[in-house]
Amino acid sequence: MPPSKLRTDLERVQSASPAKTPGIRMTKQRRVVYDVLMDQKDHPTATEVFLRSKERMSAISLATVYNCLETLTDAGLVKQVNVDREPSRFCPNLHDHAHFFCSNCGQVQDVAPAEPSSTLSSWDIPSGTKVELVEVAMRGVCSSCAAASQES
Amino acid sequence: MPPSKLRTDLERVQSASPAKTPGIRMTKQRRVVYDVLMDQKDHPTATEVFLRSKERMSAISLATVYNCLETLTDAGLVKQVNVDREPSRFCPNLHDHAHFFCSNCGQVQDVAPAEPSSTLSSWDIPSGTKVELVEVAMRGVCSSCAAASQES
DNA sequence: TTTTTATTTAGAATAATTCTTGATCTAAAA
DNA sequence: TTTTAGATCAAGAATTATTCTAAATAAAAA
Repeated sequence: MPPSKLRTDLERVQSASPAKTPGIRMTKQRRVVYDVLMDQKDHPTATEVFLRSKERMSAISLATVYNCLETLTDAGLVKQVNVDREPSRFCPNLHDHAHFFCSNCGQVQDVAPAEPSSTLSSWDIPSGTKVELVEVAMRGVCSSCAAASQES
Repeated sequence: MPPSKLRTDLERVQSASPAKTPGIRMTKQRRVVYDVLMDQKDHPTATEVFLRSKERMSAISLATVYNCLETLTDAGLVKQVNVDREPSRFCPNLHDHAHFFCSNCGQVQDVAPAEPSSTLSSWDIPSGTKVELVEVAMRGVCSSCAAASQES
């Protein structure tokens, strides 16, 4: 194995946090990508966003879709959702929520908090710690799939 | 696998083997990888586990470390921890806990639940849903880094 | 207008992970 | 014991989501 691979991974471990963009220019491409996410809130991957965007703007490129998704995410208009090592998904729901991934049908659902701001109180966080972001992901079988498997 | 395609015999044999292993064979390599995780519970990446394993067994390969980590994870002895799209990290803590990632120093800490089984009750999960796994990841600044940045 | 800066695009590059293949080891059968 | 079948290991190739590069284009500023 080339030693350069090892060096890169070790460098990543020590890398610093990125800066945030306060406001963005809403270009045609960014508008299309954002509208695609708003019109069908099913947590598509970048490739899925690309395919849907091409229906509205045939010349748009995959690189641009990635760029736009990153810009929209940095601007706080969109959330990037990750499950395990699967391709990232994108979500325009800015309210506090968790994500449920059905192992059977692969669909992703938003899950609302039972009471507002109950997310953090259930964890014993060391004093002095500044929590800026909490991500909650659940795996299992969704109600439709569970119902379907009960028949038979 | 596309359902329209006829399965080869190899595919049939592979899919016939159960997804969950009741017990695993603790080979020398798996033992080394497991011990590396137990001896320093700082959530190393596969590459970091590889480097530490090589100090104990110089002939071990990165592919084997990946294989061992997968086997140990499937057997339930180790948890695979993901943050965003960063390389996976590995954790031998089997108790219910969340992970806190410091954006400043890059370290990962385990966070215990305030009360046992309070994790799920804070979410409005649709009835009929079978939740099998909940992953909670937090980002922010750890107490040490927060204290260090206060000394101006 | 001209100049400067940001964005888009196509394709190349990156890098974590998985896959392939053949060698080697292990456990159980004979 | 020897044989055999299958599991595991190792090295490197392949995969793939994502990022980077460089040139073209668009938008903003002057």
